[in-house]
Order: sequence, then structure tokens, then C-alpha cells
Amino acid sequence: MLTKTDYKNYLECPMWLWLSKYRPELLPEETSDLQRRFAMGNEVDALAKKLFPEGIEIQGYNKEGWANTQKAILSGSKILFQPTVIEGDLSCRADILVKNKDDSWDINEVKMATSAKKEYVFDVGFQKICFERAGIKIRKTNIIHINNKYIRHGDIEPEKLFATDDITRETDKHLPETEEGIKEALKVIKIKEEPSLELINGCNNSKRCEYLECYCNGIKNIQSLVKDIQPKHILALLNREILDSKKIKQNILDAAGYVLPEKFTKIDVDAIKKEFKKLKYPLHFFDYETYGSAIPPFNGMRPYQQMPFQYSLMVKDSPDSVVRHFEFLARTFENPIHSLLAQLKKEIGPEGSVIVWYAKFESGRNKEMADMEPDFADFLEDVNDRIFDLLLIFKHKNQMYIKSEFNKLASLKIVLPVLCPELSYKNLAIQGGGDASSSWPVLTSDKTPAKEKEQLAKNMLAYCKRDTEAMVGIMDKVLRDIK
DNA sequence: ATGATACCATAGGCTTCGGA
DNA sequence: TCCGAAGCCTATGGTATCAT
Repeated sequence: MLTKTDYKNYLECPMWLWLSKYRPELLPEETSDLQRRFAMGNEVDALAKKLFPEGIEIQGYNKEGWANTQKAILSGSKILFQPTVIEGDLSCRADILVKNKDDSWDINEVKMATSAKKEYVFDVGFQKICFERAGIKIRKTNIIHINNKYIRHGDIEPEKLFATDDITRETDKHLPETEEGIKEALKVIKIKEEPSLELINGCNNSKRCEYLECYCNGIKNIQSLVKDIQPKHILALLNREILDSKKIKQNILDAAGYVLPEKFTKIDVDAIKKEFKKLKYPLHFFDYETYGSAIPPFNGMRPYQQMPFQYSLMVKDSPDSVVRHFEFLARTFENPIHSLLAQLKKEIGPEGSVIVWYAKFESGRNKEMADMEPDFADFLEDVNDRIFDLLLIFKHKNQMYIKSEFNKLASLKIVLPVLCPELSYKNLAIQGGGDASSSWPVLTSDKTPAKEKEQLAKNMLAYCKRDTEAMVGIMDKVLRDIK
């Protein structure tokens, strides 16, 4: 049986589909970030249903769902939520099915994205094929997506939060391709033995594909796979922890004809000194954690707007002084920016540089908050004028501070372990901004036990503090290197 | 999932120039 | 005078990099 999810997995990476059917235990665990995204998707689905007050919910999955769907259609229901269809090898659920004046139906697929992306034609095409094979005629296929111009005032208004795009033409145009893809996907799920190289190289994932890595955890003879593999997958193999033997790594590299670049460090002392001349003490090392959702949680916010709920601030008054640390963390699920700004205004001095990693992010949040809290607009503008972006020292094209280990990248999570391995995130419960973000609603929920909240708060504070410690450590290291 | 920005490949429109 | 090749500029679409 091939479900719509199976088909989408296949389109991204055939190996993913195969693993999900035969070796699901090898798939990566759901991260809290992913869980939050699923939860958000469910909320979006629920809100979209409010666009159709007449709709009825179809209960059950698979055969039961299909039986209930048929029952609802026969009894004359005109709007169905979550109808299921099973036909031959295929199984799928639609979001919202709406009957027309004749005997045809329109498919409405709810997406949390802010536009009708072109890859949705395969998703919706799969649904159309399923329903039509089962004798349910489909006229239009629509995408109901988030309208990111919407600004919340009071209760969420679904008819303003959502926009609908008719993608029938595009869907139909790609229908033959969709049919072909379904045939291929069905072939994949019939492979009983270990998949061949062909399957791995069918991967369409533009980024590093984690599913090959997962697969490698489950087989012994990795070296036999190496010939003719895509370069992105070679790197994936090299990152596997099970490849701790240098000899195996070298074999893989040799087989692929891949030469690791030689290690090097390049420091343009003059250029960095010139940049650092712009700095004024006291130095304020600063970092926000933010929360954003497809459904804006508070008034004045638009979908996906990132709202700061936490910061860490480390102040260094002079080159040799000890840092003073300040922090803020909102403990209730209310718009936190007023209290955040009130505290920040007291803690951040009127003089001195504000050092951040990737200035666009922090300055962008400051601009948004200035619009929402006009009383703080001058203050925020002043802070933005004093921002210094530490990332630009490491930006590859700037050629100021380059190490081969950076691989031409310059995120904090890449630079830090090379320059200050002692400040690793490894021992922290929260390891990235995404986790911090998804922790905030948990921290502020009535349903979370007090004890758990305390632990969570500690973890969140430790993470955000570490981001600023990292900048302090990196700054010290660079200052030593250019002395 | 967003968004700003950077970068790259490609397409199209336009001019220029040499050969016939 | 005409035509196509070559060169150049701009627009566009796609992908990647940062942050959460």
C-alpha cells in the first residue's frame, strides 16, 4: 500500500521510502523542532476548517475511513474533512473535499507555507488520481495557504489568515509525471533485499540527505557502495560516527576519487584590526531567542513573525575586565516584548558596541519591535546603530579569518568548535535556536508541571548564555591571534 | 516554516561587426 | 544591404546561507 506520505517521501529520496517500509528503526528520531512543526500543522488544519462551517469530519483511517467517506457521500454530505480513499495499491486522505453543483468535487489542500509552491502539484495530483480511480470526479484542486500579510487584531479571522490558490491547471499538466512517479514508488516498496546504488542515487534532496546516513548505520559493507556515488553522499558517509576507522574513511575517499583539502589557516591581521577599530567599549555581547508561529499568537503580529522572548547580554567594560552577565526570559505566554525592552533598556548601557552573530537577525527583530512599541523606537534605533556583526570576520568572501575546517561557512555552530572547543554545546540540554524556540510554549504552558518548568528554564537560560559566551570566547581568541 | 541577501546559471533583448 | 555570430547588459529563477 502506497500512501500520500509514502509518495512524498519517495519524491524527496527513494531511500527514505524504502527505509520507512523495511527498516523504520533506522530513521532519525523526531526532534522537538519537528514535533512542534507537526503540532503547528494540526492547528493550521483546524483553523482552515472554520472556512467551511458546513463541513463534517470523517472519522477513521484506511478501510474504516474509506467506508465512512463513502457513507457520507451517499448520505448527501457536501463538505468533507479528512476523507479517506483506498483504491488498489493507493491510499490517501484529503484535507477538505467540497462538492460542486454537478457530481464533481474540489480538493482543498491546507498548507502552512505562505504561497502555493510548485511541488504541491504532485501532492495534490496524487490525491486527484486516488479519488478519480475510486470513481469520485475531481474538478478543481486548490491550495489553502497562509497569507503572511495578515496582522492579528483580536481573535484570529480565518478568512483573512488564509488565501486560496487554484492550481488545477498546473496539477493537470503534471498528472502524467505524477502517474509515472507512483509507478516508480510502487516498485521501490516491492524491493525486499537491500537496495542497490541506483536507489541511493535517485535521491532528489538538494541538501545533505540524512537517509543514506541512516541506511549506512544498518549495513556492514559500506565500502561496496562507494563507487559512483554522488559527492554529497560521500560527505554524508564521512560524517558517520560508525566510520571511526581512518582506514575505512581513506578507502571511501580513494574509491570516490575525492581528495580532502589540506588544512590551512589564513588570518588577515590588518583587515581585522581595521574592523575592530570600529568597536567601542563597553562591549555588549548580545543574543535573542525568538518564537514565531504560522498562527500569530499575539495582537500586532503577522504569521511567522519572530518575537523575542529571551535574551542574554554580557558586558565587558574594558579589555581586561570580567564580564557582567544579564538575562531575560518571559515566563508566561503573553506578548513579552514590553517587559523585555524595559529590562533591556536598563541593562544595556547608552555607550559601546553591541556585538551579535549575524546582525540581520537581531536588527530585524529590533525594527519590528520598534513598530510595535513606539516608546522604545528611539532606543532600538540607537542599539541598531551600535551593532557590530562578529560573523563578518569569518565570512568566507571577506577573507579575514579563514580556516579550512569552516568549509567556507561561518555559522556560530561551525566556527565555535574550531576556535573554542571548550565552549561546545554538546553538554547542553538545548542545542540550538530551534529547540529554544519550541521550548518557550512548553515553559509557559499551564499544563507543564512546575518542577519541569524550572528545569526547562535552566536549560533555556544556559543555552542562550552559551551563545554570548561563545562570542566572548571567539573574540578573545581572535584578539590573541592578531596581537 | 520564514525572510533578506548573495550568488550563479540561463534567457532574452540589444548592439556591433564581418562576410557575402 | 542583409544576416548570423559574438558580445554585453539586464531580468529572472533557483539555490544556499544565516538566524530562530
